[in-house]
Amino acid sequence: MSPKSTPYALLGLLSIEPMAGYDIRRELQESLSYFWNESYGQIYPALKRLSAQGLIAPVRTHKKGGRERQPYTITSKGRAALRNWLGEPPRQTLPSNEFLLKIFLGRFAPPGSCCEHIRRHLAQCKQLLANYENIRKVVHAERRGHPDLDYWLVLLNHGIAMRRAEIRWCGQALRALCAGRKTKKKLRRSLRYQG
Amino acid sequence: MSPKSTPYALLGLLSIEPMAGYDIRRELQESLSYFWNESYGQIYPALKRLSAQGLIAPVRTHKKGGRERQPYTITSKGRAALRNWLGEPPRQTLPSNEFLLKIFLGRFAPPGSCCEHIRRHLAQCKQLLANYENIRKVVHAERRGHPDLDYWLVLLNHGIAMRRAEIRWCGQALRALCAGRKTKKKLRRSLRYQG
DNA sequence: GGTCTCATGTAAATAGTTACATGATTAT
DNA sequence: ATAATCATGTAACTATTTACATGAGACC
Repeated sequence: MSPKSTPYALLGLLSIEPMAGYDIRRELQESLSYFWNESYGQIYPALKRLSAQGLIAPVRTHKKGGRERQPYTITSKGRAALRNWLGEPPRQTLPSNEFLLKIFLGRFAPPGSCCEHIRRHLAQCKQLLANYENIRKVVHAERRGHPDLDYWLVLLNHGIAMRRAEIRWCGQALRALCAGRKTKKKLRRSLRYQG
Repeated sequence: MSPKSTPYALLGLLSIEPMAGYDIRRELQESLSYFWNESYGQIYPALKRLSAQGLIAPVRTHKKGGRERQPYTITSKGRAALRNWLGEPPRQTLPSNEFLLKIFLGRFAPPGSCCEHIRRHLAQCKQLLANYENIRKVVHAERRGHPDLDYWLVLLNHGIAMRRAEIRWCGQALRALCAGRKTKKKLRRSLRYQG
């Protein structure tokens, strides 16, 4: 990721609503980690830099009871920069998928471990899928009329589609690589959650 | 990726067959980039380190006509280390997907650019899918009986399943976000005259 | 002879995580 | 009072890419 995208991700979040570094971290971890992540070590310095460049500005807070926190809001200069960046074709990420690497090298692994990895992966995918579907329900109900709603739903559908495809693939993979562990019937039963 | 996986990826490749750094790079770029990548800047130093640790060993080459290159082969110590690593549950990658980020922030983008991104993505996915299906055919034909064949096919199926799911999703996304497609199409057609 | 690609390698820059420091607020 | 969590921040480390250096064979 050479021309770095971290600052633009922050600009984007702040253009949805003013937030402090801590909020940004939480938002990323809890809601957006499907497609984006930043750690504190990147967020706080980036906020400082963006502020120095005039792309975001600290917001005066009037709360006295609450804990200290410094929310920032995007400036019009920041909006212009973000807009410009959003118009450029996204650079594609070169993946490093340790799970797939371990499948690829399955022949050299301890017997059975490859299958365990796939089963664990299947369980995780199911978990994620349930999660996404739940979020979609909530977003539909609570964010009705939000100007970003359509984009969010499209994104959720991406996650859902990917997880479903992966769940189906796990079934195939288990049948292809892990015969003898379970009968076909049992396997199908364990996969019934998602055809 | 804290407990780094680069050296294990190299051990894995070298356990399939002895290779030099240059070969590794090509192999990764041309065949394995779907799930793994390394640059020269990582490969060569890692080979040195692995060699110093006795996990791989340089291979004497008998060619005198060819260019210099230094292939390495995995040692039994290396095989043990690899095997051990393969048995551990893979750490999951936290993705940074610039494409999805730009969709997420679609509301703030210049009009139409979000749709362009999706269309470009769709084209790329189709291209990749065709690619994978072709490779699968070739592998089936030329690697019949190879001990790794089943693993490779399962992996190819993963790529194929993901690309298909994404292609379908692109269609949904275009319908949800990009009305007025015909105008764009006409526009493009009218632009074709110049090129 | 000149240029192109092969092949190894490294320095410098960039990205990103982890672990900790600090001090305040809240909860028990 | 003690512990837990909130919130900001940074130093040190790890990971990774980029761009270049080097020399050799191949190509014409």
